[in-house]
Amino acid sequence: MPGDASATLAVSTVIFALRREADSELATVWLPLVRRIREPYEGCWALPGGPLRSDEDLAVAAARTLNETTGLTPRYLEQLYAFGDVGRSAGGRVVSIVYWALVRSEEAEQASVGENVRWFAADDLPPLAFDHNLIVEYALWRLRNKMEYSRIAHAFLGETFTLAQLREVHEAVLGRALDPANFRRGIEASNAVVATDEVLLGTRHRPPRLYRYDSAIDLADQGPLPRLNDRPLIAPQQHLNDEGKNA
Amino acid sequence: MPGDASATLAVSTVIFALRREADSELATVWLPLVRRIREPYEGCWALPGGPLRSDEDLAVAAARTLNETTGLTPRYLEQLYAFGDVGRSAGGRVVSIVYWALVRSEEAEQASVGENVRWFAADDLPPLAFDHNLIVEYALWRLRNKMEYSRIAHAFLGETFTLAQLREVHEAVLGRALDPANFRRGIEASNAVVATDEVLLGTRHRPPRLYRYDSAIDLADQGPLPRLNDRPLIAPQQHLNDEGKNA
DNA sequence: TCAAAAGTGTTAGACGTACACCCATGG
DNA sequence: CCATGGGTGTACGTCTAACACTTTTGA
Repeated sequence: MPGDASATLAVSTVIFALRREADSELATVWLPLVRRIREPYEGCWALPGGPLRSDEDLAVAAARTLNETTGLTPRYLEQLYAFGDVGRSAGGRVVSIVYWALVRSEEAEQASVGENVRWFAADDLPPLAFDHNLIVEYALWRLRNKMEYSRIAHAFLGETFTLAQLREVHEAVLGRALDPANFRRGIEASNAVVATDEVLLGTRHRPPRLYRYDSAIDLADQGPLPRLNDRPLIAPQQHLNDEGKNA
Repeated sequence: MPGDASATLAVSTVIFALRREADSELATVWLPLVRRIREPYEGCWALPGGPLRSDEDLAVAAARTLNETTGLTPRYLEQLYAFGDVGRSAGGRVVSIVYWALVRSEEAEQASVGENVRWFAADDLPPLAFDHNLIVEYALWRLRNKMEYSRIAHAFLGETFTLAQLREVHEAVLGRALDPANFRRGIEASNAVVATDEVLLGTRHRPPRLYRYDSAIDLADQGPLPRLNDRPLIAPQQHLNDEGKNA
């Protein structure tokens, strides 16, 4: 066995945020893409990513390209899949290890958008480079699946939030309305969230109570895999979320 | 960006089979390991695998090393995870794309076991090379999780089987006894299985009916990912399972 | 006082679990 | 006939979806 891996190794990331359309009621899922500036697929939109550096972990590479693209720090980051079929690249074998990430909606609003970076509605994408349409589709499938049995919806929200806001996140991702009463009971029963003694003022109705994450509970069960969110993924720059409590 | 991936790319596979202990009632999960014949970790047991060849897909590489190790064809094969942290290899960066596979129990009984290949009980492993203990642990977690909401148990069985045999598979993987009556109803309601008009004779009680897979139903929902089992993973040798029907 | 959303209560059906019971075969 | 697992019936507790209803604010 001559033991040389004749394939390029790259890391890409599907970055999700929620965006409320100007007119519409429901928020929808959006993601940033970058325009390719070289062959193959020059001019096409593609997932942000790049070659793996020899001194960084896979998840760190994903967080780095995410940051380079959007200027943001991921609130949630999980490996999606390794795509490596022979024919997928057209011009040299490339194995892409793809992550998917969630960023806060408000931060995403003011995220940098250059000439070659643009946000798209996830369910209305143009034809992308390589097999990236399939990859986004798969990432969306995982996001929707995981929403049902984990707490990743919190990753889209700020420090405190109302149950209606949390419900809107679920509704946007799942694409259907949920019963407010039953949703409240479900969340309360899960203990994923703790009530603060504050309420949100300024509405034109009864002020809703504000809630906070229970930081002792992880956003998603990854099984025996070491949890990513326990350590910072990129070098401390501005203000990271660095609450390292455990139960 | 100097764009060269300075990491070796390898594919490994966690291969599961069920084995009934001579005395015990319950079957348990077993897997084959190979002894390393070179540094690092020379002499240690490790997952079967090897470098990725430039002309084969990732899943094909997994099926190939599985076949080279056990002489078997996987009944189920799924990508598990890509492990690529900087410090995991000790002597050169290695990114391992790991698959997990299920093989039929009877075939595994008579599988080739050379000097450097041995089967181990999955819950009683020695310290393995690299981070392979963690990998096996994660694969087991996935197997148990997936057993609850998919039909992968069928992969352990032959062409026809009784519901008691199918229940034994579930019990072995989940590690607890299941109510025969409720299990029957659950399986029947899922339509995963169709009754044949044959029964299994030779027992010392009422002969149980034999069942067959519904080949229109995939073993597990992989979402939008192309299904592996639709095409043969290794070149046709002896007698592959080649029923390519669809609903 | 009214509209609107927050928040609570109640009910009917689905579903999971436990277990009693009959059925059919080998010995 | 009897032991044994195959196979059926049934009842009970829990969970879920639907929706009526009360509460509390801004306007």
